[in-house]
Amino acid sequence: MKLSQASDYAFRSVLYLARQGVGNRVDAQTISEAENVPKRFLLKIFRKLAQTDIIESYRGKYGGYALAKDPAEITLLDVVEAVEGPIKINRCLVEPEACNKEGADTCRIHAALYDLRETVTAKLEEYTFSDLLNR
Amino acid sequence: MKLSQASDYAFRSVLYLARQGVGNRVDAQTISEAENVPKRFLLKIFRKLAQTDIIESYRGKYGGYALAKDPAEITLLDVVEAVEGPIKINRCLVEPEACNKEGADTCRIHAALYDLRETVTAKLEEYTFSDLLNR
DNA sequence: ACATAAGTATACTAATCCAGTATAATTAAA
DNA sequence: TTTAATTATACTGGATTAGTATACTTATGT
Repeated sequence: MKLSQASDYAFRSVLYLARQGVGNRVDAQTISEAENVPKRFLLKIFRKLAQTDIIESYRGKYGGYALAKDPAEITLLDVVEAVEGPIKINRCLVEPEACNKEGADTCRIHAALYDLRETVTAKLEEYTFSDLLNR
Repeated sequence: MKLSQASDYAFRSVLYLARQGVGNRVDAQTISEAENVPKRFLLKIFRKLAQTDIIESYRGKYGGYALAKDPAEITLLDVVEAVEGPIKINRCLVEPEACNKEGADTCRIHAALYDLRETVTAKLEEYTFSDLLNR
């Protein structure tokens, strides 16, 4: 029951960009060194964040990355989902046929896990990067 | 971000034993068929549940497994932790040196993830197997 | 034009974890 | 002492995770 290392790197790197302010670009090399994230791996993570419009990427010389929107508009959930896809919790929440014989509707465990997923996503949505900035 | 298949099997199998009542033994073969869990895999899971005193095991002919205590005393968290160990959420919650350079104390992300872990464990503790029985 | 310094696309790989299986030993009841 | 159960230990195939490699594209400055 854990988040991936990529999510952790993403949190720290997005926070780094948030500290620079929206639109202020920094190259991957600099962020990689500052946050201690393998550069190649960071590039991979950043592409996902760019595809979901959390950050913007700039190619070519003096290229780099910048926050695409107000930190208050970006939550931990946005970043997790961009990097590792939707929160699943359990196979039976995604594939009803993986549930027990009685099926999802009558399975109390299913209901509890559904509740858990709601709780986790709500908690991750609770934190925006503007919250995380102020310290 | 998900629970293991083993946890899911464990939930269903413990619930099965809960339905039989405390101390009523059933063999792995029967539970395996009823809950559609590979028998060998179930035996492995049951050993962990027995080691943490959630269930009791009986060897030899007419052996099997039985719930070790009142279903109201067993939570989803107990079962998850027995099967897959403690809820980690993130490397930096376990190894402080995996956190960023400033360290855990000043890292707002760390604090948020700590909060998340608390929320997840609290939610899993909220459900006892006596709750799950009544339907 | 062209050199340079950035990201992009795609593929690969090593290590770890997950899910499940196999074998031999042990235990308890009849 | 046979039989039917669990236990201990080890193994295996597949998926996922974390990270690397190579070749390509794009943008800037000279």
